[in-house]
Amino acid sequence: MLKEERHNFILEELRTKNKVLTFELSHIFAVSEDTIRRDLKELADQGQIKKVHGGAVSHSLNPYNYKDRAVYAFEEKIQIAEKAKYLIRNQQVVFMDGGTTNLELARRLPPDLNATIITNSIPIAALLTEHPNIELVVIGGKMLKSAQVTIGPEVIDTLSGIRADLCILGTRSIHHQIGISEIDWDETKVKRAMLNHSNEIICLVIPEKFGTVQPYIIGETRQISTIVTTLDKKDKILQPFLETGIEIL
Amino acid sequence: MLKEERHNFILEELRTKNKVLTFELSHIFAVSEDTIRRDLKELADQGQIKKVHGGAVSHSLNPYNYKDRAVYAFEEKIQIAEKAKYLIRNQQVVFMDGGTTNLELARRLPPDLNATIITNSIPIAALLTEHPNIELVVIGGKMLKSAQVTIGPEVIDTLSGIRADLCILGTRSIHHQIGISEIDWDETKVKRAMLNHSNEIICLVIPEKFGTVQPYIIGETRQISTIVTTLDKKDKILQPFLETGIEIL
DNA sequence: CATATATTTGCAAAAACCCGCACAAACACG
DNA sequence: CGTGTTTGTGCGGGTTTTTGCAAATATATG
Repeated sequence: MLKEERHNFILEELRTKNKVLTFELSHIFAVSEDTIRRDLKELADQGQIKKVHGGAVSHSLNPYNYKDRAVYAFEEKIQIAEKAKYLIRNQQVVFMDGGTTNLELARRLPPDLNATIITNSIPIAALLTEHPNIELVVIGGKMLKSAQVTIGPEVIDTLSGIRADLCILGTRSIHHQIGISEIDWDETKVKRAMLNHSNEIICLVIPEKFGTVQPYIIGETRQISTIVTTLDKKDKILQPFLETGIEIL
Repeated sequence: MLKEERHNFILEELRTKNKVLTFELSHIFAVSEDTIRRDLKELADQGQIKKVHGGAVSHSLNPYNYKDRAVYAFEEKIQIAEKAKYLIRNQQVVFMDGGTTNLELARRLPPDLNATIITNSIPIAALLTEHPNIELVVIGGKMLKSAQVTIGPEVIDTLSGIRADLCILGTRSIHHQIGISEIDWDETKVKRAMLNHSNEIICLVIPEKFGTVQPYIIGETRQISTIVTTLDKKDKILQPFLETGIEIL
């Protein structure tokens, strides 16, 4: 019995039944409960499942997500969000821009997290009104309806008056020499402002975004503190970033 | 039976029914009431529910169910919104504050309407991103999560730099001598600012709000241009307003 | 204010968990 | 092929979590 087989079975079981029990699985596979626990731990570390006392549950059982829209690379974005959610600490002030990855992150922020989130994304703002402890600040301005974020000089102005601890960027394109880039000029200016008024930059990046470039540059690679992705840390795509001193998660 | 399952079930139950009983839950899950109490305590400590003697209720301050909550006096609000939607003309700049009546109005704005809507309500902003022709401006600031609107000095500041043609107020209380009043101090200040930077004031009022008063005064009756309600124009409640020269719709 | 009903608290037992270790199979490489 | 390394697994023992019970306390309600 390969570990991989068990993992697949567990994931399949969770998709259909929404929960698995450690002792049940150990019986099914005829292995010790410790082995199952290690399986569950591994899957949980990858953000694929949620490990609980006695077994594991699927994330979709989580009451937070009702309507899972068809989102491009949805599974990967969930995994990234699951990893990234532990990067925010209590009392921190955090910029979050728009994008579906950031939306997933917002959906998954631990209920006991006591931070201030500053965002120009309307969907994120709407979602976080349901969070019990987050202090929420919306940055006003003209709406870019296609992206559901506010843009324009007022946004830049507002941002320039704030110094945040973290900036979490849903990253459209990243290239280790050229940096982070964007396709919309107004959004670029906003993201630049966020980046420049924040102590740490965290980029959430799905694998296919690495090495791609868009017309407008938001910032250089060396400004980034952490990249969260689904790739293995040893993947050669990531080596240039590691060499620059960026933490990969 | 995983603890997690119980928690999720409880949250789900609260979302739909708004209350749960300790005794009932212990019976459903076949565990002791103590266990249920510990579950409720845990969820309450996370701020997800409100624990009360005998069970728990959904946290009214943190409405998980704002979206799918049965809206109070829904039918009347729809009627009012239907009437009000013709009051906005092309090229006008319009303030809209929060509230379910205004949300219904936003939902019903004619697709060919070419106006600028300025709002501090996140649900309204989210809804109007779907509108093909509306220019949308969101007023940023700290979120009042219970009402899903932004509040605070930044909002007032921003408003003071704008002169709108219309201001559409979802009105909580109106009294022909005392004026329009509100229950939340921060919201009051925002609504005052909207009112004072607008040429025309339109109040959307469901019948039971007439003659009621809240602690904080937003503005005087004579500032109002138009009241939209479901009452007949000849209703004697409306006479004092008609005499002040207010148009009733 | 009395009584039934809930709740809190401390406790103990069972279940689940974590950690380190040992061992075997698979693998890498000279 | 031999040998050192990695990986997966099970086991023992100490720790933590969960749960039910009982006694003491608190709360609702007529």
